[in-house]
Amino acid sequence: METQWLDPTEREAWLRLIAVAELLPGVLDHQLRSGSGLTHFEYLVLAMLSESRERTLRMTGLAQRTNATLPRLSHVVRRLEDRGLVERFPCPEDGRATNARLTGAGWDQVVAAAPGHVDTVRRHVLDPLSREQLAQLKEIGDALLARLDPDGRMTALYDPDRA
Amino acid sequence: METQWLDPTEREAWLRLIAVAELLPGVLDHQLRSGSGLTHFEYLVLAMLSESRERTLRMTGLAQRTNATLPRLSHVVRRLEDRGLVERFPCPEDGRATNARLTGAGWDQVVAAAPGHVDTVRRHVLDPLSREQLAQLKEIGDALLARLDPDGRMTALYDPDRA
DNA sequence: CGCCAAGGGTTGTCCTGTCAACCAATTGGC
DNA sequence: GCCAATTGGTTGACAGGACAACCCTTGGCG
Repeated sequence: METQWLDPTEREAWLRLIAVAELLPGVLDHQLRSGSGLTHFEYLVLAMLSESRERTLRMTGLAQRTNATLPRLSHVVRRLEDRGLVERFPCPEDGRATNARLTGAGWDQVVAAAPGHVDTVRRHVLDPLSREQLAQLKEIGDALLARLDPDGRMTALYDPDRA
Repeated sequence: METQWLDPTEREAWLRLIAVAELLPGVLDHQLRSGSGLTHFEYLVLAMLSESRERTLRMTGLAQRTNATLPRLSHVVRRLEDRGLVERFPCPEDGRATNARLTGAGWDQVVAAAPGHVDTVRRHVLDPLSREQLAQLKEIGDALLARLDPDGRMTALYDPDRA
């Protein structure tokens, strides 16, 4: 099969997307680390817990929402537990499962970190876009996620209503 | 200053963007690693060299194009050099600087890896979007990059004409 | 019952990235 | 000319993520 190379329009869109994907995590990470001593990933974990009922989630569910492998999540949660931001306890309904729950200190940490984080998001992502572009970005995101996440593992993150 | 929280439109756009930024690198990395034994970052490095004249670039320039810190690039180039894909030699015009040049084997490797990579990009990113959305994505990317990369360090990657 | 396959997590090892310290060459002021 | 400050790059120690191996529970099914 002959490879179908990229035409100019495709190339322009594509290269910008990689550049954004390459730069964005670094920007978020830096702000959160210097502002709150949290990784962007750690913040995601805490934020997902904070929005769940009982502030509790099974490890597996948490891993899906944050696009983490189970080993990765296990390590991160252990560190968060050492810092007193999260606690783990066996799931009553299923002896195999482990639940992670946000502690009071964890909640406080999220609340403290949120304003600075939102502010960064505004300045770097939301402000430069028009309302129309925001809507376009949503549509584009949905189209891409249908391919990047065919099983809808991260649906709970970006489209809670559908989850 | 009161924090300005996100309205629904902003939130929808934002959450999809993080989800994409979180998923995309993994997808690209997997395909390249299994298909060619290269990291996405390593591929970027080789690709940038392959498009430069003499297939040569100063370490600093290469670091900018790939959004890498100098230490990171230095480590990666050393490994690529060990594998015979790249060679380093002191820059004649500036005794401080080091040039990295793609070897014949490195070129072959890029050529061999490209079709599979392009194919992945098509399937996961380009195909699901309409021509109109590709154009919108370009505009959105430009707006974001103006903030994420104010100094235009990565311009050479996503907009070679302007560099 | 008794097994065995599948599901849910944790642990350990290796590899890669970051940060700080360091060295070498260049530039600029005086 | 010479010394300080800057630029360009490398190295080493440490932290975080991927992968594979492992353990324990649950749920079918004979």
